[in-house]
Amino acid sequence: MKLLRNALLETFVTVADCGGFSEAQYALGITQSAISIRIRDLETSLGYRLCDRGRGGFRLTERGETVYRRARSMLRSARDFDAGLMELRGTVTGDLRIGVADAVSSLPGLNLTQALQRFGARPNDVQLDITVASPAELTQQLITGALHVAIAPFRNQIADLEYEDLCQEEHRLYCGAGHPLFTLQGQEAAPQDIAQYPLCQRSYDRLPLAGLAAGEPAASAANMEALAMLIATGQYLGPLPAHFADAWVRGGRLREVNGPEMRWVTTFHLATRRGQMHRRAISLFAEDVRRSCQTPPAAPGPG
Amino acid sequence: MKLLRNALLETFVTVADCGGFSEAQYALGITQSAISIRIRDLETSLGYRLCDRGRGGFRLTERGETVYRRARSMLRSARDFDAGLMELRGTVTGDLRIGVADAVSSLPGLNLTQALQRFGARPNDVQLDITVASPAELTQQLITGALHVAIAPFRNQIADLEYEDLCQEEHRLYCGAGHPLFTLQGQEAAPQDIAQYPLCQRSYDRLPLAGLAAGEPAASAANMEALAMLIATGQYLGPLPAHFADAWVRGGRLREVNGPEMRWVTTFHLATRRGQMHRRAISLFAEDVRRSCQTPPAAPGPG
DNA sequence: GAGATACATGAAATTATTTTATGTATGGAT
DNA sequence: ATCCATACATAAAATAATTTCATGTATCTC
Repeated sequence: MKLLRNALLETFVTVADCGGFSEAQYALGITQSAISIRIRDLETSLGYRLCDRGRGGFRLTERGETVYRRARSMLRSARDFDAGLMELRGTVTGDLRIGVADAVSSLPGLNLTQALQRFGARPNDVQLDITVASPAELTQQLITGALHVAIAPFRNQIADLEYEDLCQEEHRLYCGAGHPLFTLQGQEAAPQDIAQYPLCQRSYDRLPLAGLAAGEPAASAANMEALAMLIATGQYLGPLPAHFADAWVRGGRLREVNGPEMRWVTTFHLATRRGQMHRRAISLFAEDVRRSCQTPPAAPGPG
Repeated sequence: MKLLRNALLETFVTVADCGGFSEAQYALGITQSAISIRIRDLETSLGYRLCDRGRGGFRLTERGETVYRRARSMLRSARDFDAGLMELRGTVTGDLRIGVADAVSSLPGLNLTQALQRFGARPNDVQLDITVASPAELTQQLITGALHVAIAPFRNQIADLEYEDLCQEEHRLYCGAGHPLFTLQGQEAAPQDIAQYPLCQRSYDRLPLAGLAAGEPAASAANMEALAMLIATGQYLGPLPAHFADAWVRGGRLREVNGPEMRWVTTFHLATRRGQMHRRAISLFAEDVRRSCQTPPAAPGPG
């Protein structure tokens, strides 16, 4: 259903996404002629050109870029608006845009797969859309409405969003095969010993590594798997979530450094925009996440 | 121009505003038949009834109320969206919804009339809409987008809004004819004397009346003129902006109590929603307000 | 220069919306 | 109870808006 439909804007956004009229006709399900006319009409009523096109290629004009961004956002609002009205009927519809942090799938204490199964098992007609991004990006997208919910360790919480604690994630310090500390069988390295080796960290969301050099890490990676690979080179020490590193440790590619002395805990949150909960799909999903989430024991036992 | 038009929603909102189909046909410029069909189509696609109608009278259903509120807000966003796209053309259009506090027109140090004149003198095609409300209400309306700018003394500032100091307003303590303190010719009353008389205040935006009883005022009024009337009864002491009370004092209906000892200053702000300034009309108006505003001397001289 | 691509355009066809004309139901007056 | 006026619903006709079809123009590639 489309209440706040606007053929012209939707056409323009699709054309921009498709990079041309001819390609967009399949996405829109209308002929290229119709697209040509719609874009012409839109440009006429706006009074300026939105894109340069022709055999020479397709390109948005500067204003076209602006209109594209705003129109995208407006159409998203319109879809959410429609979904909200449909939900008054009792049915749960619309799309639900979920953002999660890296490597959330193996997080113990939060079974996201189960949460998604539960949500899917409800009588609903919701189109799910899941993306992975850094906490900062997730925050940004929640604010603009590009996302409805996000699950990540939100270190900086902002007033516009609403946060709910979900579970803890334990980070430990690891080294890779070839690292001087890799061969220490069962022994522990002295903290001051550890401090002299180069560190790698995630480029966003740096842990406050108490006891280690607080300076710039020697290397960083935007992605958990990428970070693990860095550590696995044997050139760096680096923190990883225990649940994530486990597979690597079992594979003999990583080894924990110093055991219980070098462990940190971060909290995962479920974040939504304030007042956004009036979309039923959102609060239902939040409920499913909550149910698939058991707070781990306060004192983490040995892996 | 209407890009994000939706005949159905607009029809529904207008019908609700008009309280019936027959009346709405004049507002919408279409026949009652067309309205009937549009509302039926809207209800059909939503799957629920929006209003009860007929000879028995017109009434929104419960869901209708919800849809009405949301649709109003959505249509407002759509209008602002359109205005934003039009402004990319260079012209300044759309509507500009301004909210001001009570009695802002006589505020010295801020010539709002002049600001409006300046704005009107610019080449633009903007539809102005000015409302008067309490700071709390203005804040609420800025957040929802019902207002674009507001001018008032905002004592509680919130993160979502952006505030800019405009000017000071001096408040003094007054009594009315018939009040025991009214006849004190040139003399001052002792502060502890003053404290025993009942006070009246504005129901919102209470001044911190240093030196006076901080308890509940004996009377309150939501409006400046109403407050002045309360004081003029001779039954209460009360604070008023000096610029506002002047006319009453000259008319012999009010008299200042205690002169320089009983004066308070509040700051007027111009508030907008963060990131809202990309509507050109808004920033132009803000500029006009700024230019029509001279900060008064730090130490206020005698009236 | 031929062929292909990418979009524009006029006329016809189709689809959507509105009006006209009339119907139904209800409250109030007699 | 009957009649009238009000308020909305509906079918059919009229009008308007949109889309397709068929074809045209320009440009890029070879």
